[in-house]
Amino acid sequence: MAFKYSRQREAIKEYLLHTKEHPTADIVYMNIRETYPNISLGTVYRNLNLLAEKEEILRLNGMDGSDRYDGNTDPHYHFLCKNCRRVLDLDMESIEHINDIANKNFPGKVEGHVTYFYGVCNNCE
Amino acid sequence: MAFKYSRQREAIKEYLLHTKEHPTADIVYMNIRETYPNISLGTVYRNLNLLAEKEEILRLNGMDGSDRYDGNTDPHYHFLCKNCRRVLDLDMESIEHINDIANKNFPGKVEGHVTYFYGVCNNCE
DNA sequence: TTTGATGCAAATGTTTTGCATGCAA
DNA sequence: TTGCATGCAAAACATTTGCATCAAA
Repeated sequence: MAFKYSRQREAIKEYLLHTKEHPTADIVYMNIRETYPNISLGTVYRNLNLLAEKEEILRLNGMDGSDRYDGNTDPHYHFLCKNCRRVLDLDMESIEHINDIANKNFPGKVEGHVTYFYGVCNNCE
Repeated sequence: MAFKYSRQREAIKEYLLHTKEHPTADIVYMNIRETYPNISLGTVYRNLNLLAEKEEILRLNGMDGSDRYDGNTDPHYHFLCKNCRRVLDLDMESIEHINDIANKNFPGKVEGHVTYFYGVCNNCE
């Protein structure tokens, strides 16, 4: 299945590349609607799924009620402020070694992990 | 708000203490219904929320579509098999030090982390 | 032309909630 | 008795999907 260009998908990717807000699908929708007032939420979801599948964006799930999206696909970790619920990027050294720790006594094969940190951001403390 | 005893809540807690399956609310519902055929899904959800709030059980979220629950409240990590979608307990040494790593260059305060591992369980490989 | 993409609305899956009734304290 | 807990059904959310139409290639 080859992809066809679409202005809507391009706008979504562009928006995600230029924000640090880790927006939800709904927030992406509201923002893109300012440029394309007729875009539908379904289209936003379909494109977010396509882009995440192609690994052109990241999907962050389990942090809050809705999934969030990140245009920065470099491996990095996230922080959730338990007060303002904002998601921030963390600048930290790799913790890939925790996979090895998890593997030690495990009969199957650990391939990776999903991690986010939480606490209070500097705006809220 | 003091809690009143209820057979339903007791049965839910009992069930979670004696299974290693990390069931979803719906699976808890189906199991409890064998003893209390009239219990409603709403009651299951309300009690899972109460028990999780009182920290008598753990809620695991973001691993899959629905939240899962664990009667074992000792701190431990979980593994999600990407093939059979089962959740297993991991017997591994502490990785609490990753909070310190995350804190190093961070302007706010990192208080904890949420982590699960994934890969292929021994039944599936 | 052909086929993927869109907009719209309806459907889905999960979880919460309003309300009258039931039951523990 | 008082008021939390329950069962039931409806509502609330987040996300997906069917379908007719639109637009890239």
